[in-house]
Amino acid sequence: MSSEVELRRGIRRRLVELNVNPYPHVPKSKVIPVRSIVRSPTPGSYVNVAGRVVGVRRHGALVFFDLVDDGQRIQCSISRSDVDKELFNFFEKFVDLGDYVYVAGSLYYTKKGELTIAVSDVQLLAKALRSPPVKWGHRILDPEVKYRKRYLDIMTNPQARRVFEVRFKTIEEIRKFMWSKGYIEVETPVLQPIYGGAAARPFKTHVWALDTEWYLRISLELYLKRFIVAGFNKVFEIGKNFRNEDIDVEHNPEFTMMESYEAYADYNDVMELTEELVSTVAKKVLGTDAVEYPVGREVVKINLSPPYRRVSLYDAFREFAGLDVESLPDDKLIEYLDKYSVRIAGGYDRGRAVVKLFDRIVGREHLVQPTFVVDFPKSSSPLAKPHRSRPDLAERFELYIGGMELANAYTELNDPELQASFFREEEARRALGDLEAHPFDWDFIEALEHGMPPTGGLGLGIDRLVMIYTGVNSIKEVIPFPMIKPREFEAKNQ
RNA sequence: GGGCCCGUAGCUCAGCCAGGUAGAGCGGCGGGCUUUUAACCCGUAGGUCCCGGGUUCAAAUCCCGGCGGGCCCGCCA
Repeated sequence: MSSEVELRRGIRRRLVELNVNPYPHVPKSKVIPVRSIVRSPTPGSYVNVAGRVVGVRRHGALVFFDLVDDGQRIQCSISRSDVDKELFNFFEKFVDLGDYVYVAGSLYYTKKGELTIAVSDVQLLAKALRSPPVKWGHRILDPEVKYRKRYLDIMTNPQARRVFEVRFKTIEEIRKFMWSKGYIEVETPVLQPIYGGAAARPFKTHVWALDTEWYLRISLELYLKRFIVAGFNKVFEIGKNFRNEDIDVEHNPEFTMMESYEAYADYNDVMELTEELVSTVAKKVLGTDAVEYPVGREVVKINLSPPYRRVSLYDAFREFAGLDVESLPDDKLIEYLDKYSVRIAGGYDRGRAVVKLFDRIVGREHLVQPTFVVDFPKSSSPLAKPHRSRPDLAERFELYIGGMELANAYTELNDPELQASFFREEEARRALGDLEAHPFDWDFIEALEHGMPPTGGLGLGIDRLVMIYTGVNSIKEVIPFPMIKPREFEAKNQ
């Protein structure tokens, strides 16, 4: 079978025979970024650049081709009358779509007015044995190829590239924002003997050196609180969490969170921090905090400027569903659970029932503009401090934007005795089959026993924030290499 | 866990309903062309029709099973 790969291997072989290295260590002269040329072009000047060949238009003795360098495209032309014949023939015979090349030449504008390099020298920098799957600027339509070989998506599609530029700029700007607020960025273990800080099933692994089962963290929370116990007043961490659960448009088993903890603060302070962060970072990254996001079939304008609406969970039920859940007796609540076929692992619990019904009954269409839903039932929040004026509630909020939950935060529980009793309740639920119940963490209790100051904490989903910023509605679009079932390597074209 | 849809050339897809020589455009390769930019013109090669089994004289097409992907629902406090 004569494939593209075989053909190009033949070209590579011939180059080696001609003593031309198809993979030199560096370009023959120092190159400058194409972006810097495009930013301030000076026609007539001589430039050295490098890039991937993404388009070739041959006109016999004149060839136009496009280079892309670090995401920036520039057109080049090479003319038989302007360069020596051998160089022109070399380009014709040995340079293909996808190759990296060095070119030197002078800048000019074509008849159509496009900035172009009139090439006087060419060097092959890396022979590509496979050409790009689609023309540059076009989308890879097969989602499987797009996610499995994301480098091809980013290589060929500037819009995909932009999503990741926004993603990593967002992370950078979150860091700067938190630093500017006096937070210290810390690191905590990814591998943990006891997982915690959220309700989720963990990934398990075996540590041979200690011959013990360990877990990949499901949140950053419990170790960051240990930093507060240690005497750091303001800490944050940006890192991967791992939850062994299903994959869909809003969930990937491996995802990125920013968590922060601040001593002497409560959830009201954290709300102010959160809305300022979401807005400030948007302005830094996008130049605006007014964004558009697809909700259902419509694209909705979303204003990320503070202040965000605060609405209590019970008021949200009243306002959006006309339902006074608060005064609903348990038997009525159970009827609703049946009606919406909601199951509660580990047995009926009023608080959990309310929270589950919230997702089902209130609906996301009411939570498109940034909204803090505040004051959750105590029993659904085993790491939050009980409400200062409502014993049945916890001081907890979730931030919704575009119908998605972006953040979860508490006035943190710092009473070790109460925390221990919450853990015992969780253990009881686990015994009744709740696989996501919080495990009892004695070491964490002991840390709290040494005294943790009043603290406000935040967990912010970075992937979902980037979704809002970029207007995409699948988490796979903002995770460079989303989890996808592995495939046996096909010895294709080998 | 349940449902729907998809898998044919490197890419995008037609052919399947109603079984009968596997197609188009782009890309590749060869030729032509000095201002194109999804260049154009002429020619040409390229296939495990996702895999396995069944029905049939005959299967890309019909049936069963599997693999991979997407979407929806459930789950994800």
